[in-house]
Amino acid sequence: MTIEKEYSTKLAVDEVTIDRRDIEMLDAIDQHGSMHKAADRLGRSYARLQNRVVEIEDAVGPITERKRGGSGGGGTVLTETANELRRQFDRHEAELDGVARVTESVFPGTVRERTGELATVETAIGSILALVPDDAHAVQVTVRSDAVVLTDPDETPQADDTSLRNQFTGPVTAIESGDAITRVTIQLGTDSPLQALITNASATRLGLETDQPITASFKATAARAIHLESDRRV
Amino acid sequence: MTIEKEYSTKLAVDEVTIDRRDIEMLDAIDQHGSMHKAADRLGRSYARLQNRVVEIEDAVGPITERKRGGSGGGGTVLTETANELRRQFDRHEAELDGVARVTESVFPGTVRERTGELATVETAIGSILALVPDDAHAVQVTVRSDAVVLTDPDETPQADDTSLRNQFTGPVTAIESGDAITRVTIQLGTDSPLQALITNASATRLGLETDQPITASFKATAARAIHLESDRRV
DNA sequence: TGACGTTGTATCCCCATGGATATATCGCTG
DNA sequence: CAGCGATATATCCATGGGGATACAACGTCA
Repeated sequence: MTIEKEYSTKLAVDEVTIDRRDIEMLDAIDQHGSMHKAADRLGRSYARLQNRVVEIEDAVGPITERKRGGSGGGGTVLTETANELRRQFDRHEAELDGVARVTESVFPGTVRERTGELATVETAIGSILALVPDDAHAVQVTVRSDAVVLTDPDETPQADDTSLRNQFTGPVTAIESGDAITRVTIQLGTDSPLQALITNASATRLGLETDQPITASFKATAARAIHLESDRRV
Repeated sequence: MTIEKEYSTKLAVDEVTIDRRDIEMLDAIDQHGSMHKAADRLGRSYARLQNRVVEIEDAVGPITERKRGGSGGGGTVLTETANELRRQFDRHEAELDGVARVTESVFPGTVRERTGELATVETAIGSILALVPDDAHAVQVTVRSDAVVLTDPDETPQADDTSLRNQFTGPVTAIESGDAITRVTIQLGTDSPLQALITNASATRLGLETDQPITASFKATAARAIHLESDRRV
């Protein structure tokens, strides 16, 4: 059973929520210069597509300049508002895509001291400072592998000097290199690997080798806990 | 017009995709011990709910032990598979939630050298090493504010010593403190602010003050570019 | 042995989404 | 001034998801 993380990107603007389909609609209008052609290419009905444009404009203001008559019968071009929507959507989707692609390291633990949304969580590898939901006690802390910074243990500044509040040292157990990115696995507890994504350049600069100790740091704001009690949502 | 980032969490397991509604169903079954009561509490029809359980089990294997007859007429309890699904969903949702909450800093630029999925992007604040999609030229680079590490400029190690490949120094222009987290805004170009989320403890340790210079670093794997050409999806 | 509260199905129907179709309307161009 | 290709809008209908309902089957317990 392989579980894949999925998501769907949305932007909520006042009353409407804009999804991928809307953005594809805008793209098609932009590319073909008319809603009619856009509907054709997308295999959608013109009527619904036109309705949707009006619906969105009611909420966010003009996203198109629509002309009828004239040479070629008229046409539709996007406004800057529409382009900003497209860019914002793309940025959001890129971030969500990052979440779905990146591996995460999981550490079960219990909440100790809490201040606001932050708390220290006692785990098998030691204390982790993380974002913890309210009234959570038994938790799992997840750390995104693209948020883990690796340094040479001999030259690592004290955690006090940076805003990297979590710092752990352990032996490298696996190194997988891709075109540009290397995935490094570090053994911290008896069975608690921490993964880090770094550039190949960083990997060679650090002179990574398996079994060699390395220091992994990550920010408290990049570590998130979920709580394990089952009846939290009901 | 305020735009809010939204998302919906899903797990794709072989043939089915499990969404929030399914997880809430599992929670309710777990809490009430029977599918009937769960359906009642959720305001759903028993028939559909039961169908959905079977549907999911066809794909992922047993997620419930369902008994009929016996004292109390029977009942349903979740399997460990179901609990693992719930935990995985929660972890995924926590990460997506992080994306939607966290502010991002945006830098327009053009792609220079590329190696695999990584490329250097020339921006108003200088070169940024980031994850860049294929065949992109004009791009926007986004940096999550929870991935930005702040250090004292005088004591900052050379970027070469760490896997923090992007490093910029500029004056602090805004400091907003919450219960546990402080949001710091740093001026880099003429109109390119970079935001960072750090713990209040880190903020006081760094002795942050407005107009005072600070060094902000972030990993290449935490910077993502989108491309600006409009007809990419069609 | 019957009562009871489950699980297990099958059928009907409501309703929202969205395509299909038809009909105006508009305004430049030949 | 008619033609054309676009926008604008209303109506009908196919489809699917899911609630409502009904009825069996099951197994412990009084």
